[in-house]
Amino acid sequence: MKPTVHDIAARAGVSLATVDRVLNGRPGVRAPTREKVEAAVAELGFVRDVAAANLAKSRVYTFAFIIPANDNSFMIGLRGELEAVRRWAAQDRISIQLIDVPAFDAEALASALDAVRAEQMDGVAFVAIDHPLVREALERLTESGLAAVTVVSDLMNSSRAHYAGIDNLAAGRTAATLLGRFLGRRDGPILPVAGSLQVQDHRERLEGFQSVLQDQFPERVLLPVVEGGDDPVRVEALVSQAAADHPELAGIYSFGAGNRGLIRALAAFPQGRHPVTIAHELTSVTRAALLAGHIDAVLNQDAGHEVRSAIRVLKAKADGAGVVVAQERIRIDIFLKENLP
Amino acid sequence: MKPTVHDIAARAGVSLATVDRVLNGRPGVRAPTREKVEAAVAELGFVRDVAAANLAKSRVYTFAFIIPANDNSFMIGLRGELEAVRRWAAQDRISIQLIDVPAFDAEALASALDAVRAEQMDGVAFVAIDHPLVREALERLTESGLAAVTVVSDLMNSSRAHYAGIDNLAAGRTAATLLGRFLGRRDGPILPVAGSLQVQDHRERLEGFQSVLQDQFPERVLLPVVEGGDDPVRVEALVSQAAADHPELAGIYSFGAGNRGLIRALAAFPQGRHPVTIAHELTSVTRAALLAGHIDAVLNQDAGHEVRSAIRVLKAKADGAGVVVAQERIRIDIFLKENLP
DNA sequence: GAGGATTTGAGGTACGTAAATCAGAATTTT
DNA sequence: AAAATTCTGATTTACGTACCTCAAATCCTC
Repeated sequence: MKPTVHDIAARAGVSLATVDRVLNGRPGVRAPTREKVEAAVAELGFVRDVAAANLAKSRVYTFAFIIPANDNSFMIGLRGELEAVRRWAAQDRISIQLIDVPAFDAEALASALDAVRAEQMDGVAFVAIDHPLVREALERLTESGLAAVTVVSDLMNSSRAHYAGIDNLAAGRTAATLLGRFLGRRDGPILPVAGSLQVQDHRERLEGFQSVLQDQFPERVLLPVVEGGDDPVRVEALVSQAAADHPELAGIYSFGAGNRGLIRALAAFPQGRHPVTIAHELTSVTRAALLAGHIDAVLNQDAGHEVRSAIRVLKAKADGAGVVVAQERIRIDIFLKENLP
Repeated sequence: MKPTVHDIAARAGVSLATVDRVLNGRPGVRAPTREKVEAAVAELGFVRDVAAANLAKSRVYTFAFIIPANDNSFMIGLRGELEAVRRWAAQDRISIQLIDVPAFDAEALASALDAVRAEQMDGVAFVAIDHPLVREALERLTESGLAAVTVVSDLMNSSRAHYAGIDNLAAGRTAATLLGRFLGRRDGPILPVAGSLQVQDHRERLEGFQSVLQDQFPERVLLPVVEGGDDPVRVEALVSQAAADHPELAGIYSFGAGNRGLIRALAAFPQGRHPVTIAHELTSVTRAALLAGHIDAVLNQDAGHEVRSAIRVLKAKADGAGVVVAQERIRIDIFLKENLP
């Protein structure tokens, strides 16, 4: 049925050992012989049985996940998914090491990357911070042959093999469309609430949001962005303040964490007069707010999908195999009260 | 590291052969011995290396996909995904047989199921039709030990192991919320366009749509549902007729196929006066219409995800393994112009 | 406790590939 | 042409599990 190395050897008129040398790029084969083998491989359509190969090699894939020690719901959820996938992956000889780094600390992230490189693992997934130190560490990493994948936050124009996360520009644009259309003819300004504009993702979301708003809803007033630092207390204070300053406040786009504070501020609005609100990341907090009607839509990235995608891609790279592209695209999930999972 | 059958044998104080008999449920082991082995398995946390086992068995998983010979874009897309996954699955010793049946033909589906049963495959995925003949055939199937999975359309309260598809009730509810909110204060009735109310999925979508509309937008007039039979020509005629009958037509919810005709009818509306429209399934047609602004939102089920999910579940059942539940939930994707993939 | 039946042990082969050794052949260098 | 070097073949072992055979041990029944 499916051709094996034995078939290749017979077809090419060489021995098993030679086939092995060619297939695994080992030295000691002259060019003409190598070509004979390669021709046989092509003719028979041989594909290595990865399972059997791994068995023979007793291969264990070792991947590292570098995750910021952030305590917001999203990161906690991501850790949970990682833990769940870990057990599942063990059945495929995949061992996943979790490495914590301080949040927003480019230096720590860079040295974590260097540490992984020293350990000779098969691949790394990490939440990127766009900083020269990180970029340099990443280049060193990929140059030593490690596959690297960014998760949640990307590092564009770098040597990472893949990005398992959403298009934040598109997310911002989507939020603007939804918010603009939900508002309809209702007057009043919109308040954008960021976590921190230091964070690339948040900047992109804001940019997408602004561009669609200017384009499609030019008459709508966009208040200056406030930064809540992903901190519920600060977010609550900022939103309450904005509500006091702008009694006609019609919409809120919250694209950082700390939504617990946002909800508290929203609950203070008189029934039926609260601003149309769109937030990011489906957590227990935003889910409850969605059901209660405090929030109108939640844009979400599926952390579980991101983790599994990162691992699939790392494994494919380690095997030199391809990936199902569509399967690895992380969608911008839009959740309304009606389509909650 | 990971315990092997040898470790189990040593731990239980029995021979390899006995361990093998226990693990594979072969006869010839007394209860006390069996228990010793099982205890050792539990203590050491032994999990069979499926890859090695399959290698030894030269096992090939054979699954059948029974797909209605429907020529709408969605089904064509599903076939495409199946074809793509087929090559990919071959690497995992999974062989997928595609079986065509006439669309909407319960009898044909039932006998296809019976045929699969006769062939002793490992599992079946099929697009269900709720009909006694189908239900009976399914029961026969699962009773002979085959795993069965429904795709796209479910068969509730049956012995299918899994349903790889969306919650159509929730989809209808989601559409109603979006449509209602997009319309805002704009007056005018809404036209629901079904494929056929004979189809369970369409009935469910309509039901969800109606319930939310009555609940949250009670003043909105819902026109009687029209059935386009998933046929572009008929859909176009029906929508054009409705537009003529109701010049104030404000919204359309199209939850069947044949959207090519819907788009044609929409293009006839004066610029800026066309009804807010929500359709199902992201195809080249609906994608173009979304970009052109003829359609306002598309609800989608990811056919590729459904196919892969069905296969993963079938394989897990065949191995007696578990599944990552969250990974197998098919989402209701909401696409706006801004978050198109 | 003899007879038969059942249970268990020991060992082997197989799956498809990796990786190693060693001998012999071919090629290149001197 | 001899020596050194490089290439190739033949063979073996291993990975973890399945499955087979044959013999030995244990059980049960009368």
